[in-house]
Amino acid sequence: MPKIVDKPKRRREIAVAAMDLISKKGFERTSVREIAEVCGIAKGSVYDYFANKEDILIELVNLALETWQAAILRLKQKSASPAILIPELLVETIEQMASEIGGLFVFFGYARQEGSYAQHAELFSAITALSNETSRTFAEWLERGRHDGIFPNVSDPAADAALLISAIDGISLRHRNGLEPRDLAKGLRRFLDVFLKGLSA
Amino acid sequence: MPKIVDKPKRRREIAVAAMDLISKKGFERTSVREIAEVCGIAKGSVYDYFANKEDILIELVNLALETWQAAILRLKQKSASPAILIPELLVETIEQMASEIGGLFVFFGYARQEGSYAQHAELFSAITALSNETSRTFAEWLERGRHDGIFPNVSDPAADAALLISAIDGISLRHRNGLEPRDLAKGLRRFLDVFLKGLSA
Amino acid sequence: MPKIVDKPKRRREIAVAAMDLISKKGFERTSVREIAEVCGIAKGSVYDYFANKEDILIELVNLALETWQAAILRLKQKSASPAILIPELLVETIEQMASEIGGLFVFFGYARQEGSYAQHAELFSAITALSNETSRTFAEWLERGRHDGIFPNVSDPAADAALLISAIDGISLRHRNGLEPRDLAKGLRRFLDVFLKGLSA
Amino acid sequence: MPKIVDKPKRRREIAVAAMDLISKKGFERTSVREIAEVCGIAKGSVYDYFANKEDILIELVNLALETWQAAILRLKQKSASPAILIPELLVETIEQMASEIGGLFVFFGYARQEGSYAQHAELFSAITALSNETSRTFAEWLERGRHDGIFPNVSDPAADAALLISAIDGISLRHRNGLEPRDLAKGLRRFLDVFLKGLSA
DNA sequence: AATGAATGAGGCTTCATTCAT
DNA sequence: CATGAATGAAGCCTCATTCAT
Repeated sequence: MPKIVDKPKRRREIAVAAMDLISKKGFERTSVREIAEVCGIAKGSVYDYFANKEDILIELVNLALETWQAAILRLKQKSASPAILIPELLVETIEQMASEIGGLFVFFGYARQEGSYAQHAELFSAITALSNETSRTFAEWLERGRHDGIFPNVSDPAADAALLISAIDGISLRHRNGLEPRDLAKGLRRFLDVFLKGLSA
Repeated sequence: MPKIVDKPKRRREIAVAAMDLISKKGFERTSVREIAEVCGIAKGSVYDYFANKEDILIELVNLALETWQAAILRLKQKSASPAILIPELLVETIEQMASEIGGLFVFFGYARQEGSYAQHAELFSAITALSNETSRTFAEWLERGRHDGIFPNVSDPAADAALLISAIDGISLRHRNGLEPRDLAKGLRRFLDVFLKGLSA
Repeated sequence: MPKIVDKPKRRREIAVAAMDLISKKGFERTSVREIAEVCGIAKGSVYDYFANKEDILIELVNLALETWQAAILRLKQKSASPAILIPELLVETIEQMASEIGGLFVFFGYARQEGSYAQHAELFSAITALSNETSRTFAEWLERGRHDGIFPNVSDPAADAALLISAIDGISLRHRNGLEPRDLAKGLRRFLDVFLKGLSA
Repeated sequence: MPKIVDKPKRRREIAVAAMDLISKKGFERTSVREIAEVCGIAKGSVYDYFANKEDILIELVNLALETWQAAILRLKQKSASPAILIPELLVETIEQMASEIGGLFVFFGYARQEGSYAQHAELFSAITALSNETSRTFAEWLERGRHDGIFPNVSDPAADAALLISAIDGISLRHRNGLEPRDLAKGLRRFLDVFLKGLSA
């Protein structure tokens, strides 16, 4: 009997090892040879776990998708006030994700580039669906906050939710790129604090 | 008599034509042939204006740099109150830039990737310098606003400025990617409104 | 202006150069590097003329197709008696083809292998169509010969035509493989002589 | 107690199982994995019976060689008149072989391709020897037929024998390729009928 | 003996870059 | 100056073969 290998586990290991390279250098600039090298395996062995190079990216997007999906679910189940929910839980979630799956937004960003995932319509819609789900969740929180009198200034919950997400995206991305904020959790907490209360009040 | 060609001008024209492709498909996925094609010139002619493919990217970063530098300068010269300055002028500036140079942040993003610009330390520092200059400008405005009693909630002007920039980045990027906000100016204005006043007040 | 090259001509030149290798060693055993080598060009240059390796084979099949089509046409236009027509013209035609396009049957043979031309249904049907056309032409001659009392022994013209073609195929193939008959024309003539005499007695 | 395996027998079983794939798809297009699959064994186990992939081909050529050798021997022992011998016995023999060892001529064909059997000179000569033996046998029959006054039209027995073999080859090959004749025995019988009548008249 | 994970040579293909015209 | 044919390095991928289990 040959060496016993947990294929799905190994697959994920390779993907995670590739994640670092890809999020640092970009997908195209990262060669399969390099990925194999950091994994300590032979070039050809990568193809025992992935049909092709792009398949590695798919795995990463799926990983990001799952993680984020789980996070959203967890957040939705909490029944706390949005004023608490958003800063406390959200920050924690995002911070954890940042360390876990690294370039989440990098990989999602790929999905939006022309020529990517030509044959992965279902993945593309999965990303879009989750993106929408996220927006909707945020919008609900804002809506609830307005109803409870906590966020009287909310005008269009959906639009404000989109802005909130975009801003968080931008802050996380910049953090990932080695710029400020150095401490992501602190930065996000401060940002949400301001966004919810305002600089002027 | 040879046709007289304004080298720097033509150089810029090619770069601008390439910008759209690159910001949509990514640098690696865009071939020199394609760039030449949209410019209506021959593949080989690109090399009359650029030493190599990466040089096109350099030109684009420089263009972004210049444009942004000019915008910052223009904004700094205004002596209006930050409460006005930030929303009014900033939004206008960003919107104009978005239409002019498209993927500004995309190109800056490249500069941060490992393996890029190995030989372009000076460009890298230019970007860093401008980034810092931008942060400082924003920080000054926030500082001034705090001093004037307009932004009493500002605690660490530099940190808050970084958050502001990152958020604007994220919103612009998402707009560029075809997601919300559909109307960038409106979105930015609303965002700044909230950021400065808060959702709760 | 760059070197002026007659693309279609060069394409055919490469294909013809490849023909020799392919008919001797087989398609798979012949590498693009080798083909380029015998053409005295760089490996990559092959792809200026062919979309991919299989495309070379397509060109060869097309060449064979055209040559054979023209030959059939030429033969059909003659109104001589089949007893003359078949040996005289056919032998001449086949011999000429053998020297011109070498491994005609080798390439047609490929078309019948599973996994070949997956995306070339139209080529496959072209070959089938021409094959049928050839059979029909032979059958007509045999039919006419029977009607004229020259070939009284013909029973099923279509079936006999198929046998005739298959036999010629086999003789040509064997000649091409360096076995007997050494002199193809002489061999074919002798074969037809015997076969037709059998049909006439 | 280890499972006792009849190595030579198993070897042949694998080769026979591979034969179908190889004669349909070609040797190069058939992977060792596929061969193992149709045999219901593991890829690595193939190498317990064959030194390498080409060795499988060798086995098949040997099998074809043996079968044909035996057939020739059997035919030679019959003392019937060639006019009977050739159609009756030959057809039966060939038909049986066609069902037994499938692509006989395909495998012999490989042996003639450059680059094959570089290290198998003895195999090559075995094929050549058998080929010659076959020709000689046919030639003898024709010769005897001429001597007996049955085939007065035979001029050069060796040459005519070569044509006969080539033609049979072509007809069998075409049948194997799924083209006419659908009924090989019937086709061959008809062919020989015509060809011999031509030789006799 | 049997297995299938691992290896790596080698094939096909792309494309940035050069250069003869 | 402009062109595009030609080049060749380098990338992705396949698959015959090996070998630890």
